[in-house]
Amino acid sequence: MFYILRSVMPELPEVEMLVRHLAPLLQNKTVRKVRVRRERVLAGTPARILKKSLVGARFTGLSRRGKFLLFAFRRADGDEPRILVGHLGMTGRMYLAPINVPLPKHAAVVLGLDRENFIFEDTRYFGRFTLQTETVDKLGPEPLAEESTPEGFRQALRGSRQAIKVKLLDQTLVAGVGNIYACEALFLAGISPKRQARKLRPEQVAELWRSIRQVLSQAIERGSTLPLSYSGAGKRDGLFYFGGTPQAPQSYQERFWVYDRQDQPCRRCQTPIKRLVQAGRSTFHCPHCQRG
DNA sequence: CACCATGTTCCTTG
DNA sequence: CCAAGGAACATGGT
Repeated sequence: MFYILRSVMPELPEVEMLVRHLAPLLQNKTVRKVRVRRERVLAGTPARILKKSLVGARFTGLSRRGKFLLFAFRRADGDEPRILVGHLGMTGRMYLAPINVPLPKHAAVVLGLDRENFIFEDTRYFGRFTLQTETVDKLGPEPLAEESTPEGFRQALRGSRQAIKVKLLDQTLVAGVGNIYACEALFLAGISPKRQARKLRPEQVAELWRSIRQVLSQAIERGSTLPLSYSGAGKRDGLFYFGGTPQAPQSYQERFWVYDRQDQPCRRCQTPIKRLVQAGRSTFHCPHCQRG
């Protein structure tokens, strides 16, 4: 079996899907060999330290925090579990492949397991594979955690005159929201992306929080119910690919309310969707539905 | 050649 | 110290 899990849009839902897929495949497997082909993704961890830590270690769990993957491993029974932090950046992928499959051009780190390779490939090398955990410690609340509330979120918005869309991308405010789902959540909440954060009324903050949770959990739900058994169906549809036969996925354009839909009619009111640039990134919104 | 791209981090400026 | 803006990172698609 040849597993490739691919996502072209690694935000929280895509990372969650990846974690669910990889967790059982890695569980209890032992690292025999570590190859580092791009030291940059180690983000400060020297390659020799990574090797010393991982060779002979066994994976004991995989979880997610925001867009980060947390690989738990231990070197011997009774050891404290240690954490390896992964991040897909913009173009990263992680998957298992048989040992005899040639490594991809942009393989950044390869872990040799007993009968397969764990491969982290990343064309742009913006991703991470590191023992450093500082950035994870700084993350804001998990939006989908049951106990999470918008209190800290509201607190952080108060006093900021930055646009709310830009604030949503701040991972210390809420973890895991990226450009796409920030646009989508603002549409659902009926809030203009240009609105200053501190100008949001309390009920708008509450609505935005609900929208964030809805957008993220629906994306996970949709991903979970897709037949994850196709490959090569399209290059930019943002879906997940495993080895197998292409099937008909929901088309890329039908997935979003506003993202990447410039000049197309709003699905609610037919007003053309507008694109603008905030903090150097594209924002898509409906000027009619998002006036709040 | 131009422009665009899902993310994070660093540097400057105020 | 903080907030905010911009560039940088590296590569590929259109």
